[in-house]
Amino acid sequence: MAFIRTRFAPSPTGYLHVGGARTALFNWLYARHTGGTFILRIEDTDQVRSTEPSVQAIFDALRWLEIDWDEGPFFQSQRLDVYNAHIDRLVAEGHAYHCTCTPEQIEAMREKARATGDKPRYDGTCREKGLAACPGSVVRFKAPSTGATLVPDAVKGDIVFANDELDDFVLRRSDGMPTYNFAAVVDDVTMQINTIIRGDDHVMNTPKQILIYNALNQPLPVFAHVPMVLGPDRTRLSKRHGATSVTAYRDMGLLPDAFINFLARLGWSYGDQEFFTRAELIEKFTLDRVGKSAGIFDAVKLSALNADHIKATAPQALARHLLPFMQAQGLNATDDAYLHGAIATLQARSKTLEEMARQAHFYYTEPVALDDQTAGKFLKPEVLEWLRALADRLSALTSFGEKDLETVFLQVMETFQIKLGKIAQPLRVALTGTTVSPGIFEIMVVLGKERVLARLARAIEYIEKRG
RNA sequence: GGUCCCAUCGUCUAACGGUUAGGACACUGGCCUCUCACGCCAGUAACAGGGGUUCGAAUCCCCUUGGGAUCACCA
Repeated sequence: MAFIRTRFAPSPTGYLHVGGARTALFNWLYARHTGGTFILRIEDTDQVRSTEPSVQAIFDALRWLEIDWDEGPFFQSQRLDVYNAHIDRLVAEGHAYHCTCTPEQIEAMREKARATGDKPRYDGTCREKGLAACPGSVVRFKAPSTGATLVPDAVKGDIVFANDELDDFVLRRSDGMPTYNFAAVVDDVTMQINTIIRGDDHVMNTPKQILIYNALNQPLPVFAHVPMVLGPDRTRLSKRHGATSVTAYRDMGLLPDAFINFLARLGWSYGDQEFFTRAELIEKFTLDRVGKSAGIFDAVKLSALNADHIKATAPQALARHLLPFMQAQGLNATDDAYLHGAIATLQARSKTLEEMARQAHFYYTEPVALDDQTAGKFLKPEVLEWLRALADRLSALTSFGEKDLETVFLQVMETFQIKLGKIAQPLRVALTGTTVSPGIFEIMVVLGKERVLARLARAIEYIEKRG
């Protein structure tokens, strides 16, 4: 297989969920790894459940994940003529037939089968009638009732299905729309998809699809069924497990690279390595390292990985992702050196971008809020002369680097015979209005001389007023 | 219920017949320290059970048990 062609084919019946995102990711990574082509196809043959907002939500999520596609998006609803041409061919060649049995008749067959303990299946009433298409008729596939169908799977190995498990399933519904199994095969054939990576909830569909490939006289693609993503209760991940929409994680302040790193490691591994950049993922992703067993989605681990990515990303690159959160919190920041400096002090202490934005407030709040709750506790008369001395010496500084600041502090500490711990908290409150922040030297460097002196002056004033 | 898949610490996983069964998250101690974090060090914790095969099984085979998926004119 010289040239890999993969695809992601979601149905637009809701937001892109975690499981779908991982399927998209694996297909994308594999295509990028092999220098192949990744195609996006929207499976909207279910007229009732498919919606335009869902289509947009999927695009939106993929865009955030930075998963781009080379061809498409193709919409199945716009390819009816392609499916019909293949239907005609299958009927003409005797692989399929028109069926006029009504849903009621089908249900009766199932009831009867259940009563006798047989498998509920279509009994083949119209199979040999040679009926023509007519309003309300469906097209069924002439499935073999003997023998077995082998599903070669790149992750699970060979899986064998007895053909008598299958019945003459529907290819085209009475409303003229193709069914999933048929449309998917026709699309994969015509789009020359040669590697199908999808959730293993699709393995039961695969023998049917292989039968269609055979009837169409087409070579089989490589199938790779990746294990499911489960919720903490070990059932398939769904809405009731909390956030399952991909964009919800974006809105929580996750980095897309952290999210795909996490998704990749759920079901795929590369020795002991846990942290992967996007480029590393592309470089190292192969199908033979995909695991066989289902995995539980662990939000705590995702959060830890996000923290690692935040630490490992350059402030300049982080800014773009952080800005929306700052704006949402009413902070008027711009992508400049000041912001980058602030980010650098916050990286080690933020698990999410949302959290980072919250911690960045003091950098952008002028004047800093001095509430009596905290300010009253630390900005007391006894620190007054220390702060004054600090302000004096700092104002004399011509360069405001960490080394310069340290020198000033040592002098003040020496003068008053105090330890850094004594003055650090009052100073922190003066500069940030809170008792928790990055190191005082680093924030002073970022704030710069002017802001520092202004905030100090204000704290001194606060103490004087309060007495 | 039929069919199919899966099975290593609580969780994600490494191991491709021979290891004191490794790493990460979480948790618990300690160190560092101007607060909070980060970081560093240490610790608790797993081969589902039973039969085989083999000089030797977490690794191969079978059974049991457990979990999951799927049984549509949904995808």
